[in-house]
Amino acid sequence: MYSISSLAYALLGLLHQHPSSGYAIRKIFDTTPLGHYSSSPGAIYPALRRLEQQGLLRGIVDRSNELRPKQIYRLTRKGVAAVENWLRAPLTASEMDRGLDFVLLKFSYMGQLEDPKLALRFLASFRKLTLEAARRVKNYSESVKLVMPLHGRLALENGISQYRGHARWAGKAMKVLEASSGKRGKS
Amino acid sequence: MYSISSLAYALLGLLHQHPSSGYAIRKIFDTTPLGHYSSSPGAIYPALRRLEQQGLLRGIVDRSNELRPKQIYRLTRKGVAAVENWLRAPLTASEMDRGLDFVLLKFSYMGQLEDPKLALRFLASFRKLTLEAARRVKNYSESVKLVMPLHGRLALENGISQYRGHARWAGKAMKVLEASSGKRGKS
DNA sequence: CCCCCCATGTAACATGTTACATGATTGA
DNA sequence: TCAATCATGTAACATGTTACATGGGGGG
Repeated sequence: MYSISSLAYALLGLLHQHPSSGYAIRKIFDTTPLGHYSSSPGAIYPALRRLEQQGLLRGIVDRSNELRPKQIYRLTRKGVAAVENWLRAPLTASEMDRGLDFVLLKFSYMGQLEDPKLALRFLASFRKLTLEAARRVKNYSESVKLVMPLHGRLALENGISQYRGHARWAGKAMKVLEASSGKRGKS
Repeated sequence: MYSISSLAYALLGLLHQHPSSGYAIRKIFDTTPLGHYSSSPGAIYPALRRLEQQGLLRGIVDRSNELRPKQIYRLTRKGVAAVENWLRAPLTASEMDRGLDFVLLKFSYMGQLEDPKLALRFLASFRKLTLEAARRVKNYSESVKLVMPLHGRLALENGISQYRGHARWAGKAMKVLEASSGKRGKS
């Protein structure tokens, strides 16, 4: 079974915010840190049509500019459900394996669901999983300390400190979210 | 033009250390942090044969166990040159774009060349490039501060602190390498 | 005897890259 | 009028994933 690709999730999340044309999405990928994903037409347009075939979104032709029609893609009910299930599902180890970028993408989109608890739960898991990962790398590093060349050990150190940085960030982000939802809750 | 894939560089770097069979390489990918690269036979064996076709390595049949022959791959002169040119070439922005994992892979393999200056130059560039990247994200973040939702801003913060973490690591690693080459130089 | 490890492979498939193509519109 | 931008697409290609296949050897 082939699961939904990272690019597909990026597209679904954007369309969850608001319907857009393929071109508009390309611009976003071109001009923001999301640009990490390919903005090439050869990636975007086929991916959109695949998602349409899966029934997650539907393109309608916008003729407001009669002379320049464009496809505006919008999530179907099924698509909305898919995105929201994804965002609500607890963070898993296999999502971590897809790479931290993917996990942070999920976190970014999670703000679209007005549910502060959700993000806090996510961040708590994220913190736990990154600390575990740091520990695993550290254990590995110590187990091979004697045979591993210096450069390899330094690279492992890098990995450990990156994971710890993620964990620290999660802690801070939780505080920020608590403060902001506190404000929102009181108002 | 298609450039050499990350997996291919991972293979070349391993074979630069010492000749191995495809199976041995799979084991390494399976049991070390390099396992980030696919250890599936469907990835490894075709990649090795592609590199062989490009003349970067050559497989010879090892019959030391008559009943269990295996292909031992070894870099050709051309392959050694390719690896060493890669490792000696200054770190570029486009290598950074391939992802930090790739860059760290390069650093790890760089220890195979007995040239402490090389790694120091690499780390200096790496530090510079990561700090620049952090600054770019920060500038972007500030430029959109008013329109970007909270989660997006937090995700950007994560990116900034990750880049800074890389830069800090580079600084520390330079000191470690200076100390160790100092020791080695004196002895 | 059965299962796991050694060791290599292939086929179908999904995805993404590069490069090219089309045609209208807007602004200098 | 010329270039850039809007807007969408396709074709060839490279790479990787998943799953399956093959066979011998060693240990319980």
